[in-house]
Amino acid sequence: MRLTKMVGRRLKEAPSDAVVISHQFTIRGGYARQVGSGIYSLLPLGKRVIDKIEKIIREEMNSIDGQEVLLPVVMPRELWDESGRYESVGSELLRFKDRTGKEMVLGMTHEEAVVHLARSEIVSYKQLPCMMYQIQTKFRDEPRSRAGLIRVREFTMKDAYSFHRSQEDLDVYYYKCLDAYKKIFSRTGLKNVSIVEADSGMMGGAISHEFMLNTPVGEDSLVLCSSCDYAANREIAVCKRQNVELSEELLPLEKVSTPSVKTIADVSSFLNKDQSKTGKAVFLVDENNRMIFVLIRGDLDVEVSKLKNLISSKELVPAEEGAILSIGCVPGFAGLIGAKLDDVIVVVDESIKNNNNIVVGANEKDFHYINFNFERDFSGKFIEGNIASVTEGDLCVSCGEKLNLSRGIEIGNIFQLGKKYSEPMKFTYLDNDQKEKFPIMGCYGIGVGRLFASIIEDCHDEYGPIWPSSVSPFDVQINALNYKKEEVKAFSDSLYNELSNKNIDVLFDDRDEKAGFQFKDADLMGIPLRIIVSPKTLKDSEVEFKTRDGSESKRISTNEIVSFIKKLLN
RNA sequence: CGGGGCGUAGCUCAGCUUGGCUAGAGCGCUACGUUUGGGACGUAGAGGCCGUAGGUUCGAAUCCUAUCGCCCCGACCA
Repeated sequence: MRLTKMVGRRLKEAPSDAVVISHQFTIRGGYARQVGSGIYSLLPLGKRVIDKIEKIIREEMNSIDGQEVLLPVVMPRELWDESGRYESVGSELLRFKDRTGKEMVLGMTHEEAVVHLARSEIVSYKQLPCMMYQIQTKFRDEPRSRAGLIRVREFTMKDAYSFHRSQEDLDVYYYKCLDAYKKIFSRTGLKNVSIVEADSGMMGGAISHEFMLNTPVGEDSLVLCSSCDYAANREIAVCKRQNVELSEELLPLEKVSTPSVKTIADVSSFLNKDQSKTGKAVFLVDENNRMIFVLIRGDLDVEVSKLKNLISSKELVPAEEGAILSIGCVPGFAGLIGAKLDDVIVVVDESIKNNNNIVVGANEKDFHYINFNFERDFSGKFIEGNIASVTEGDLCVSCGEKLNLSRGIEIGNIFQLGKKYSEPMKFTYLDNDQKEKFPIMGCYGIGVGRLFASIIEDCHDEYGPIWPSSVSPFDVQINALNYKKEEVKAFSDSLYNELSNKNIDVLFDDRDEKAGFQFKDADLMGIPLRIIVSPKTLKDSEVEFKTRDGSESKRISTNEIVSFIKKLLN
C-alpha cells in the first residue's frame, strides 16, 4: 500500500472528547472515526488490525473443533420470546418493527439464534459434542458508551456456543476453550491479562470466567491474591473476613442519645466505638418494588451484585427516603428494632451475626441502640449471606494472604450455560438410551474491537501504538526520504515491489514529506519494522532498519535488505 | 436515569460576561517557490446558515425558551 493512496489520515491533535490513550491513538492514527455515540467506522488501517485479530481467533477456535457459522443481526421477536429474554432483558435490547409492523430485535448476543439453528440440525447424540462460532456485529443499546472502542453500542464480537451430552463433557471442553483463549490473548501480544472468576449475570448459568486486561482505565474491579492464583471479579469476590472477637460478654441493649449523628463515621467517633462495632442499614428496592433492608457491619460496603445473586433480584436501586420512612425506619438512625418488616426482605450480612454489642439505629431521630446482638435482639425472618465488598488488604480465602484490587477491561468471557436456553427453546437430541434430552451448553465471547483498543492500551509509547507483529496492519513500513530524488525513488520503488511480490504486507510512505513528519506518522501507525531509504545511506549502498519499539537500529546493505526482512518475518 | 461539561472551519480553540458593521487564530487542505533526518518557511487561496427551531431586539455566535447531539462521573453493563 502506498501511503499517498491510503484513506485515513493522521492527526496532530486528538479530539477533545478522547480521554483514554487507546481512543486518542485510534482517532489520531487514522484507524477509526466516530459516527455517533458508541458507533464507529473503521478505516483501512483499523480494518487490517481487526482482520489480523479475527484470523488469530479463527485459528484457535478451529483448533478446538469450532465450526464457523454466520447468524443474523436482525431476529423476530418470537425467537426471543422462546428464551424469555424478550421480557427479561432491559432496554439494551433494541426492539423495532419492520414495514409490516412485525416486532424485531437487533441481536446483542446470539444464544437464541444458535439454538434455533442447532435444534434443527443436531438431532442425535452422535453429533455431540459440537461447537459453532461466529464473528458478527452486535448491537447493544448501552446506556452509556465510553472510552472510544472500549465500550460501544455497535461492535464486532466472536461468540461461540458448545453443546454437550453431560456436565462432565462440558467441563472438559470449557477448560479447553479457556486454554484456547489464553493462546488467543497471548498471540495478540497482550502482556497483562488476568483470568478471573465472574458473575454470570444475564447470561445465566453457573461457572463463568472473565479475561481481563489489567489497566487503570478498565471498568471492572478485580480482586487478585498477592500470593496464590485466586482472582475474581469484585462483583463476586469473597475473602476471609477478620472477625471481631466474639468472646465479649453480651451487654444489655440500651438506647442512647446521638443528636444529629447520622453517618457511620459520626456514630463511631461520637460513641467512641470502632466502625466495625456498628451496624449499617442499607435500603434498596428491587424490580418488583419490594423493599430490601440490608444490615451490614458499619465498616463494610454492600456489593450489590452479590446481593442480587443472593436474593435472585434482577435490579436493585437505592430506596427513596419516603419508602424508608413508610416501613418505620428513620434514615440516619435506622435499625431493625421497631421497623415494620412484614413486606420487607431482610438481608443480614454474616459480619453482623459474627459480632457482639454493636451500635445500630433506633428508628427514632437522634437515637441509637448500643449493645445490639443480632441473635438475641432480632426474631423476624431474614436471609443471611456474604454480601460485603472485598477491599484492598482483605485476606484470601484460599491462602490467607493479602488481596489486591485492580482495574480491568473485560476482553473475553466464558460461561457454562447448562440448559438455560436448550430447555425453554425445546432443543433436544435423541440419546443412545432412546430418550430425548436437552444438550448442556457453554458460551464463549470475545469483543474484537475492544481487544483492538486493549492492545493499544497495553502496547504503546507516547507517540503511538507499538503493534505486536501478529496484529500489525502491515508487516513492514518503508519510509522514502527525498522521494523526489531519482536514486531514492528508484530504489524504494523497487524495494516496495520486491517485498510485495514476496507476499509481505508493505506500507510505503512515498510522500515527499520531511523526515520528521514521516517518522511521527509512522509512529502513529505503529508498524513494528521500518526501512528508511534516503540519499544519506544510499550513497553507501545501504538503507536503515529500525524497529518501532526502539530495540534495534542499524544499516543494512541494499543487496541484503530483502532477505533480511524476509528472514525476520519468516 | 441522576450530576457536570461542551456544541463556532476537517482538528484544537478564541470571540459570548457588557448584542453592533465583512466572524477570527493555529494546525490541516490547494497552488507556487524556498526547504529536507523527529510534525519547516514564505506568498496566494479554498473552506462557516456560529448544532437546530422559536422568541426578544432596529440589529443575535453573543440575551431568553425549547429541542437535538457529544463527552465525563455515577447508576447500569452477555
